[in-house]
Amino acid sequence: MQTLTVGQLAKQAHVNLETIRYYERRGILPEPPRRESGYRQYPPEAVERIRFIRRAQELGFSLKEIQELLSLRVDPGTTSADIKKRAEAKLADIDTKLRDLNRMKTALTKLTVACRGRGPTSECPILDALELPMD
Amino acid sequence: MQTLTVGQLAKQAHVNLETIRYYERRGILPEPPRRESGYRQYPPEAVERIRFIRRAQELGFSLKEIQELLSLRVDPGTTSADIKKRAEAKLADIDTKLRDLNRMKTALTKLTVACRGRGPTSECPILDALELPMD
DNA sequence: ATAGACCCTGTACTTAGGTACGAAGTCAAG
DNA sequence: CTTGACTTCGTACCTAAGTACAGGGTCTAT
Repeated sequence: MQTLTVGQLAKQAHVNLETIRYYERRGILPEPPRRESGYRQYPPEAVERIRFIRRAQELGFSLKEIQELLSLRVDPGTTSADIKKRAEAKLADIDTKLRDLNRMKTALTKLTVACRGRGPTSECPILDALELPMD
Repeated sequence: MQTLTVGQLAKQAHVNLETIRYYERRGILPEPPRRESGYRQYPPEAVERIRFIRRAQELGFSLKEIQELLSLRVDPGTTSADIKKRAEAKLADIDTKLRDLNRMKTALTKLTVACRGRGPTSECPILDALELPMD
């Protein structure tokens, strides 16, 4: 099958059909060609495009950031140096996120190790660390 | 010091005053005693309570999860093992995110290295890769 | 005793990222 | 040629986590 309908694309990309229309409204997904009837006709690569968007999102990038990255290409004044700069900025973002997550991990790990997992909650170091009762 | 008004609490905990009321509505912050006038009177520990909430948020817990965590403590049947299980589940979430981020970092790093940063965008390997899966 | 800062409640608005719905048009199988 | 699944658009609705009033009451320093 050469082209996909919006429903087929939704299934293959594992997203809601409405999400695709939403992405199109947001300008994140380019408007595909249409049939005479107005039905959208997606090339198979659209599946990968959507998967890319979802992955980037899962890694903490907002749709707006993704949009910016994608829209750079459309601008005829953009050089590959611009793109590279953008990618390097994203890389710095990723490093920040990695540091934050590692900090969280360390903190939580310490707490779960300290917690023997026995006895009443009154002796749980996790709650002790997180909570100071106020009543 | 003794007790704090909501405004003082907000300042000391570095949150918006409305956020405090919001937490109270959500049941995350217990309702404090009131003066005759209806003014909230917070004990100084309330500052720590709010910091706890923010810390837990930073550790990746949503307000809903924090709420659940707090209500676990109230339930006399809860053991510290239950709490530990929750923390460990969160830890697994964090690990997943770390793996994904590292995968993304590797991919993006490769691309920025491959990109000479010169010439038109049509020759930029970073943009080429946007159309493709990034694993 | 009054100005100005603070607090009360309730409601509405915000941003992000979707989801759902209704009325109408289209496609393909039987 | 009908039926049922699919698509169109526009608009409305949703959750999370706040934030911003408005219209009133209270507190405190002068």
